[in-house]
Amino acid sequence: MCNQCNYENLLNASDLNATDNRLRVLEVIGNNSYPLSAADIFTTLKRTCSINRVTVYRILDLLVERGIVDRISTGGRAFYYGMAPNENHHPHPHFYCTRCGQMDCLTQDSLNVDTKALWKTFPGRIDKVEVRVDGICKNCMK
Amino acid sequence: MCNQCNYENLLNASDLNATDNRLRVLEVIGNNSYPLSAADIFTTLKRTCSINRVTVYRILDLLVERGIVDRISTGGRAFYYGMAPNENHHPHPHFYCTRCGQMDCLTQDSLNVDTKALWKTFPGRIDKVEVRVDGICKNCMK
DNA sequence: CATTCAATGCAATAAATTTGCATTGAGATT
DNA sequence: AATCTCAATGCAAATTTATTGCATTGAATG
Repeated sequence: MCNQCNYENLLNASDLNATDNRLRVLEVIGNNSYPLSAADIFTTLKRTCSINRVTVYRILDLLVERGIVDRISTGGRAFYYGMAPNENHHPHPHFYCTRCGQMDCLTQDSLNVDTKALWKTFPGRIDKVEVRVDGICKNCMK
Repeated sequence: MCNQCNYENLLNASDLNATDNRLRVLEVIGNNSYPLSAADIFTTLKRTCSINRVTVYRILDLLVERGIVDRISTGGRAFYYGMAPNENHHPHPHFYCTRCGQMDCLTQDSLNVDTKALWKTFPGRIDKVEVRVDGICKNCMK
C-alpha cells in the first residue's frame, strides 16, 4: 500500500495527461501490496466504473513504457504489474505461488543480489533485473 | 552445448521411455547454448522429422514436470526451455533482449544471488529461484 | 490373435494480449 | 459559434501461445 506516491505527479512527470482512467489504474496498482494481473486490475475497476478491458491494457503498456509501472513475469501465462522502483518503491524480488497464482513481494534483502559485476562487464544495455521465487505459498501448503 | 548429458539416461532415471521424439526434443534443448521457445524447438525438429506441435508441448510439459528441463519466463509472452540444473548444468541467470527476443545464459557468478536467508525463513515451499536480466543485447545496440 | 496402453496426431478450444477502426469530447482555430 | 484536431477510449476481430478432447497407432502382453 502506497500513501506516498502522488499518481498525478508521476503521470505529469512522464508527459502523460492524468486522465481518470490512468489515475484509476495507477491507484489500483499502487494501493495494492502485491502485483496484480491485467485481469485483476480490470475486474477491480469494473466494480466501480465503466472501463474497457483494452483501455486497461493500453494504459498498462503506457505506464510500463514510461517506467512508472513494472511488468513482472510469473511462472504462469499472464504478466503481473506493480509500481516500478522510485523513491518510495525499492526494487525487490517476488514470490509466485504456482498453485494459486498469488504473487507476493519479498523484502529487498531477503535475497541478496549483487549486480555490480554484471553492470561493469555486460556488453549490452541492462534495463532491469528480475528475481522471482517460485513455489507453493503458506496457504496452499495446508 | 552439452556433450556430457546422456539424454536416454536422464529420461530413464525419471521413469520415462526414451522415445525418439523425447530424445529429439531433449537433444535440441541440450545441444543449444541458450534456452529456446517451444516454437523454436518445433521449427527445428520440423526440419528433420515429422512431429506435431502438440507433441512438442506435451513432451516439454513432461520434461519440466520431471525436472529434466526448466521452463524459463521471459519478458515476453512465450516460455523458453533450457536444461534443468543437474551435475552438468548449474543454475544460472539469463539475459533477455527485449528487442529481438534472444535469450542468453549468464555465467553462474555474474550475478551473485544469496538465497540462504530466504530458505531458512520462508513459510512456504520454494521450488526455484529465477533471475533474469532484461535489456538490449549487443547486436541490437548497433 | 485379441487386448491394452503409452505415445502421438489432429482439430477445436482457451487464455491473454494486441490490432484496426470507429467514436467522443475538450481545447485550438477559424 | 461552427469547425477542426487529436488524444483517449470503446468495440469487434485477430493474433499468439498453449491446452484439451478424442481418434489412431503400434509395440508389448496375455
